[in-house]
Amino acid sequence: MLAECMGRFKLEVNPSLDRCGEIIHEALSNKAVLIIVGNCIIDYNGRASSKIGFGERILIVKSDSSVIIHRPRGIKPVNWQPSGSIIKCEYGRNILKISSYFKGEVLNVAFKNIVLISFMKLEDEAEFSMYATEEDMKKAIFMNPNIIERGFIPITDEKHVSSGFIDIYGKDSKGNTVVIEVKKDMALKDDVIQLYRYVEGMRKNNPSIRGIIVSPSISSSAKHLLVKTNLEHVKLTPKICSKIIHEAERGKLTLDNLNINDR
Amino acid sequence: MLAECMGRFKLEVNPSLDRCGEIIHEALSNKAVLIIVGNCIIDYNGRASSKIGFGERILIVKSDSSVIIHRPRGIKPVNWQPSGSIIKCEYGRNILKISSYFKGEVLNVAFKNIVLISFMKLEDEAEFSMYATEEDMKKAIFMNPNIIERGFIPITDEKHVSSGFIDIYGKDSKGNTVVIEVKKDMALKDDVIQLYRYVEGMRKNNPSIRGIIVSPSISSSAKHLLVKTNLEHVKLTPKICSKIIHEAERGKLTLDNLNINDR
DNA sequence: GCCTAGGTCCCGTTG
DNA sequence: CAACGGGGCCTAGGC
Repeated sequence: MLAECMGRFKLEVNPSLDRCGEIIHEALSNKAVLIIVGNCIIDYNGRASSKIGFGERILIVKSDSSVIIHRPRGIKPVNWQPSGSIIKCEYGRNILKISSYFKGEVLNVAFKNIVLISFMKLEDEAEFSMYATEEDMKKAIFMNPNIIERGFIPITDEKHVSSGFIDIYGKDSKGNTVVIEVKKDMALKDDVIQLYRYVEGMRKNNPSIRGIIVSPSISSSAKHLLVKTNLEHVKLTPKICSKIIHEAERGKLTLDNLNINDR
Repeated sequence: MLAECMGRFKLEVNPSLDRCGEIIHEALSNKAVLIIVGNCIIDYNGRASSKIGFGERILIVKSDSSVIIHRPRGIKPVNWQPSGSIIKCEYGRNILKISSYFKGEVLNVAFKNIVLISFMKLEDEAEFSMYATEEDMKKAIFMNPNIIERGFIPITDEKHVSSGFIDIYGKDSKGNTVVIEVKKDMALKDDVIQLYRYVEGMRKNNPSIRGIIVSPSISSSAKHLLVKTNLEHVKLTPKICSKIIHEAERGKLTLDNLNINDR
C-alpha cells in the first residue's frame, strides 16, 4: 500500500524494515514530518538515562529534527529529543535503529516491527496566541488598578530588588508603598515566603509598606503564613483579567460592567 | 486507500470529513489510538485560553482519551488535554469538529481538510525505568556492597527459598546472614510482607538473620510493619546506582566520591 | 553564555 | 483530597 506526491507525502502499512530505512532517509532529506508506529525498544542517555523494553509506540520526527515518542497512554512522551538533533538510521539483523544525538544526549530507538510509516510536508504558519496568563493579569492591573483596591496606583512592573523581582510596585490611596506578587494559580506557601522576603527588607526603612498576593485562590497554609507575616491577599482570576484587556481594547469597559464577583 | 483488521486497525488517506466522523467514532468506541493529520483551527479554554488559526497539524487521541496536538516544529504540543477527557465529534458545513472536555477545560479542534486518518490498538505493557532497573540496582550492590552498609558481603543473587526468591543473600560485618529485597520504587506494605515470608521461615534455624528492604523510599504503613517484623530499610535510588555502575566501569569510584547524601 | 521566572507545566508523594 | 516539590522539566527574557 503506497501513496505518493513528489516527495511531499508517502505512506506504507506493514512495510519491511529495510524499506522503512529508505523511507526514513527520504523523509529526513526532504525535512518532512515522519510518523512511525511500531514495536520498539528505547534507551536514552544524557542528563539522565532511561530504558524501556519492547512495546508498540508512536514515533514522530518533526521537520526541525525534534523527536517525540508516545506510548498508547498518557499525555507525556516516554522519550524525546529537542529540535536540532542529528538523526541517523540503520537496518540490520531484523532491527531498524533510529538514533538521535543532541548536545551529548543520545536517544536510541530499535524497531522489530513497523505497522505504519508515513512522512509528509506540513504547512503551518499560523500564530499561536495565549490569554489569561500571569502576564495578562499584570497588564489588567495596570489598565484598571481598582481591581486591586480603590485608589491603588501601580508604578513599576518587574522591579528588580536585592532578593529578586517584584511583580508590581505601587502606592495605595493613603500613599503607602504596596508590593504585589501576582500568581495565576492558587498561591502557595512558597509564594508568600517569596513576597515576605521582598517586604521584610523594605520594612526596616518603611514600616508602613504593604505586601499583597494577587491570585485566584490561596492555600490554607499560605493563608496562615500571610496573617503571621502581616501580608494580604486579593482574589483575582486570570480570566477576568483577560476580559478586562479585551473589553478595554474595544473601549467597552466601565467599572459598572465589571462583575465584582468574577474577580 | 484502506486497510483493516477487525476494528483493530484502520487507515485512510484523503478521506472525506464525514467519513472521518465514522472512523473517529469507531476508534473511540474501540479505545484505539487515533492519529489524524490535517488542516485545523484550535481553541482552548480552561486554566488559560489559546487560539490558533488554520494550519496542518498532527492530532493524537490515545486510548485513555488524552489528546495531543503537534505542529510541524517544536518538541512541545501546541495544545493538549489530559487522560480521562470526554471526547465528542461532529461534522457539518464542511468542518469536522473534535471537542474534548476535562474538569472545566474545553479543547476544540476544527478540521477543514484531513490528509490522513488512522486508528490502531497498541500493546505496550513494558516497564519504563529511569536511570536504573531493579536488575541494575542489584548489580550496583554487588559492585559496591558498602552502599548497603560497611562490611556487607553479598553472596548469591536470586537465591531460591521455599517461599520464593531472595534478591540478594549475604553476610554483614559480624557474620550475620542478611537477606535483601530490592525495589526500584517506593517500598509498599506488600514488599515488606514478601520479605517477611522469606525471613520468618529462616529465623527458626537462625534467629540472628536480618532482612533489609532496599529502595529509594518506603511508605509509612510499610515502615510500621517493618518495625513490627524486626526488618530494616536502606535507602538507595536508581540514580545513585546508575552512577555507581558507570563510574565503576571507568574504575573511578571510591567511597569518597560517593556522596552519601545522594543515596 | 548563564540565570531567573512562568507554565493549561505534568507527576508522584505526603498529610 | 489538598498541597508541595521535582523534572532529561521546557521556554522565553534579561544580562
